[in-house]
Formats: sequence, C-alpha cells, structure tokens
Amino acid sequence: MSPSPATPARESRFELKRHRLLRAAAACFNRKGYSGTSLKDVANHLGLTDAALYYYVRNKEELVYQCYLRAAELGREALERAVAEGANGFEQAERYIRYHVEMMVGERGPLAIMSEIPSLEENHRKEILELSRRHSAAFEGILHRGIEDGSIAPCDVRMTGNAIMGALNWIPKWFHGDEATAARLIEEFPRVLGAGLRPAPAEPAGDADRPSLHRDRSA
Amino acid sequence: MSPSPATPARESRFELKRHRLLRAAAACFNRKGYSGTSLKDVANHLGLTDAALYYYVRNKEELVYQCYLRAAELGREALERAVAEGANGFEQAERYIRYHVEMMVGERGPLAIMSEIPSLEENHRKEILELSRRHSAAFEGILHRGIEDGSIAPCDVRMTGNAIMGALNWIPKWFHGDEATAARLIEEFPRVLGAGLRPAPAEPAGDADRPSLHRDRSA
DNA sequence: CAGGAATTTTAATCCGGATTAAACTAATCC
DNA sequence: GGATTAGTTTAATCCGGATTAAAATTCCTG
Repeated sequence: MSPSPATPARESRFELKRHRLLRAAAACFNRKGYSGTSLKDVANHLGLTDAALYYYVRNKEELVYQCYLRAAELGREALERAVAEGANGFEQAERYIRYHVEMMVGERGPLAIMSEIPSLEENHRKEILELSRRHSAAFEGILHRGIEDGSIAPCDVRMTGNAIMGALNWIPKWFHGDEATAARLIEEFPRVLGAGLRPAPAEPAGDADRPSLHRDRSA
Repeated sequence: MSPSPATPARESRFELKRHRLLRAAAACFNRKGYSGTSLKDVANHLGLTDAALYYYVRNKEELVYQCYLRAAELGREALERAVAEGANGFEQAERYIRYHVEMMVGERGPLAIMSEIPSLEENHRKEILELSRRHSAAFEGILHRGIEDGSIAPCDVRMTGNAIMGALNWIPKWFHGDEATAARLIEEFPRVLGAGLRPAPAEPAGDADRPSLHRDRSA
C-alpha cells in the first residue's frame, strides 16, 4: 500500500499524485458540493477513471477525510507562522488572516470546506473535530493575547473568533481561482477583519452611541 | 396538491406543517450535512415516516430548494428592514447584520446553509443563484451608500461584503440553538463586523503603518 | 530486453436511500 | 353517520454512484 521506499524523488511519485488528487477533490467538493461530485468527476479532472482513485484512497469517505486533514494542516501552518512572526496579539491575528487567505488562493490551495464532517466515519470525525477545536482555541488564544497587550479591544473572543473564521471558511464558496480577485482578497480581508479588532483610539469625549464598554466575556 | 382554500386558519394547516418541515430539514442539513441526512432523518424529527414528506415536496431536491428559498426570503427581509430603519449606510449595514443574526438564532430559524446549490435542478439553481446575487448586490449597495455618506471607510465593497456575509453564512455551522450563545452572537457580531467598516477617526498625524489610502475599488 | 512492481482500466456487482403505489387512518363536511 | 378529502403508512421497487476483481498497461530496474 505504501510507496516503495527505493523511489529517489524527495516526495515520491505516489505522494505527488496523491496530493494532486486531494487538490482536485477539494476543488470539486467546493465547486459542486459533496453530493454533487462523484468520484468520476474527480477522476476525470485528473485524466483518470473513477476506479483508479481507489489506488490512493480506500473510499470516498477517506478522500473527504484526507481533504479535511490537509485543510487542517495548512490552517495550522498559517497560524503557527503568524504566531512566530507577529509582535503582538493584533499583528498575529492579522497575519493569520493574511496567511490563511494566501494559502487558500495560492498554488497549495484550494482547501476543502468542511461541510461534511458529520458523515465522516467515527474516528475520522473525532480527529477532524479535535483538530478544528484546537485550531479555534489557538486563534482565540491570539485574541486573548491581543486584549492583554492592548493591541486588540476587549471582546468576546469566542464570538469574534467565530466571526473571523467564518469569513475565512466561506471563501471557497465564492472564490474560484481568478488572479485579480485573489489579490483583492489578500488586500482586503486582513484589513476589514483586522479593523474590527482594533481598540477604539483614545477619545477626547464620550461617544453617545456606545451604550457600555465591552469587557472580555469569553469563557 | 395545494391545500383547500376553505381552511379557516390564517395560515392553513398545510402551510404550517410545511414550514415545520422546512425548519426541521434546515436543522438536519446544517447539523449532519446534506449527504448525511436522509429523508428518514428529517421525517423522524417530525414524528413522521419518510414517505410522508412526499405529501409536502416532490422530492429531496425540492426540499433543499425550498429550504434555500426560505433562507433567501428571510435574508431579504432582514436587509429590507435594515435599509428602512437605518439612517445612514453604516447603520443599515450594522442593522442588517443584527437582524440577520436574530433571524438565524430566533424561532423562525434555522436558515439552511446553502452548501448544495450546485446539485439543484437547473431552474431552481438559477433562481437561487439569482436571489443570492441580488442579495449580495443589495448589501454592497448599502456599503456604497455608507462610503458616500462618510459613515463607512472607503473599501472594496465586493470583498468587504463577502467577508461579512461569510461570517454570517457560517453561523449555522457552529451554532446549534443554545440561548446563551444566541445572546452573545447578537451582541458581538454586529459590533465586530461593524467595527471593521468604520472610517478611521480624524487623526492628528499620519499613520506610518498604512502605505496608502484605500479607495473604493469595487467594480 | 526480461521480469516484477506500480498504476490504470474494464466490466461487473452492490447497496442504501430515494421514490412510488396502494392501502389505511384521521379529519371535515353535509 | 356516511361520504369525501387530507394526511400517513406499509411495502415494495428503483437507480446511480460507490465499490470490487481481474485484466491490461506502464514504469522501473537489473
């Protein structure tokens, strides 16, 4: 089942094709929905026959699982890079947004939207859910950090995190690979979503519009 | 096929049950994904048998279509109310966000995530896509208005709209009806997403961090 | 070039959930 | 109460895409 270790290439021929398969599958799932894409669709995109896919994955469920695993991995990568490079909470959050967007619209994309987690096989589902949870928690951690260091306004980090991650996760629904849009995305998403995090600048007088100060209410 | 017009109730027994069906279906689709929910699942939620659903919809495709139609309708309702009540672009946008969230977490919810538009039958797909397009366009219109009246910072309205709508559309993925979370959602989403729209307050000195002013680049 | 492993195809089979038809029960009307 | 319509169930059938097995082809490797 695993490729011969004698193969010279750094990433074996097998792994290369397997990745191509995952990217093609992700593109199909995002474009046509899960139920709307047959293995034949995915295979045809690669110039193959449906049956050939079974050389790379046990079945359709595993294909989806692998797509999600890959998405989780790339998401984690973006987040870790952001944490490593950002000087404070806000910068880390903004960078995460940018890196994640860049990942999705770049050559390593697309990342599959996780629309079908519930129909994964028990163990796969648990694993993906756990990864998602950790990812969310890590992002919320960034927000916390930002609140503490003053670079982010006090807020409900859980909800704020959900809002930002939602905006990101939805991208594959409407973005389908055109270069010009990719550029606008990379420019605008970090800006708009980041702006929502910034603490209000010290104001000379009270703002009658804001009924109360929003404290950090997260669990 | 249509209910007898002689029925006394304002909304006939049939329409009532049909709406219950759509809400149950939306809940199932959101929770378990499209492929993961069988008609039996939906029917059981209503104390019915799968075959009974065919009294209300022609088939599963139409069930999905009706769910999406309903989601589109409620979305439009939120938007129209926001436009009617908001005094300027920003207020309209903020209200739209609030009303939409309230709709999703309220008794009239949940709204089905539109994950399977591509597998709708030709005409249904076209109709839903058209409604979505109009909805997006209308929201972008609000953003334009806000930019013009100065209540919203110049931005790429298409991308900004996508970011906000994405955050909203993703809600059903993680929100599953608990009251406390609903309250946090209603409080926090309009705030965070709205904050991203606000123009920077007039600053005494230039901000070295921003390489250029962002003009309205939308098509 | 021979031989074996890697990869793909052809040609079935399989199967679960969608769908249908007919019968059955519940409500409503006169 | 009997008739008619509304709503539901039972018990099939149906069907398309997933899956499998075996054969064919391609790719290395010595």
